Amino acid sequence: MPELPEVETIKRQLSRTVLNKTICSVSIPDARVIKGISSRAFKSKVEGKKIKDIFRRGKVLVLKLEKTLYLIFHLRIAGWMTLSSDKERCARVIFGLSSGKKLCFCDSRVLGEVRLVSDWEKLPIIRAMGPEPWDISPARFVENCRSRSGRIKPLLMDQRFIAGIGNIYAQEALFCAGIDPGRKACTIAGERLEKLLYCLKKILRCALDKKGSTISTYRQVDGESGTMAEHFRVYQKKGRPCPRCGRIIRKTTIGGRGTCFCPGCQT
DNA sequence: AATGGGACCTGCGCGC
DNA sequence: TGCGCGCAGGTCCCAT
Repeated sequence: MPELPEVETIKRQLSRTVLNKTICSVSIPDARVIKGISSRAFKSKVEGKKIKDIFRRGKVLVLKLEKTLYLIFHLRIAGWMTLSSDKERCARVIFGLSSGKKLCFCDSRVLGEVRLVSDWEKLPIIRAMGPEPWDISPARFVENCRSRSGRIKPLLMDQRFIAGIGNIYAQEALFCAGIDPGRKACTIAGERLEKLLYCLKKILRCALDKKGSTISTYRQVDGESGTMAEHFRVYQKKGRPCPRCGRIIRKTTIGGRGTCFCPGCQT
């Protein structure tokens, strides 16, 4: 999915456009994405409610409605959100707003989720979530890595460890920090781990500035692509020369996920 | 505790 | 042009 920068981009753009709008109608072209409640009950509880707040936690997007109801969106691998006057391609849930626009939850692979809850903080995925990257101190990050014998890349992607990082930004951050993605976390020197956290935040900020990475399906709320993919240095760069040392970028599998890295300068 | 595999889904690019 | 295969931004569950 959409990792932290993509979800944050959506959050910011929706904050400017749908806050205090009323959801007048709900249509559900594909009920498979609605979890934990029937689509009929979902529709009847959501219709007529005003959108009071919008926030993000990790890769989860939350719309707070009136009467302490929360709409929870998880875009997983291939989801995106748009606001337009038409029904969007791959729209699975469509919210008709008082502004006349349609807010569409789109998902080409139908792996995403939409929930309606009265207490978003009690959701298991939220309860188990680690700190946002901005909320962890370098010392704490180093400390937390020291007790982990697993590899650093799956650890970065573990939402319980740190929230919001996925397969793209984990690879880019490890490249930036010059760390081999297959290294055991506890074997990496503290100084290098501090650099990793610094790189991670730098890349997330950059991705946010570029409005996210459009690889295939992700779009900004207005349908435009995010441009961060133009700035990738290792992700999807297999066979190309490393921009830092010139060695050929390799691709391997770590934790079941494709992983690009430079065998020359990532140690 | 960590790792590997599969499941959930659809769609794209590639080789033949 | 058509088909089969591998692969894809995430997460959960199970076995070892």
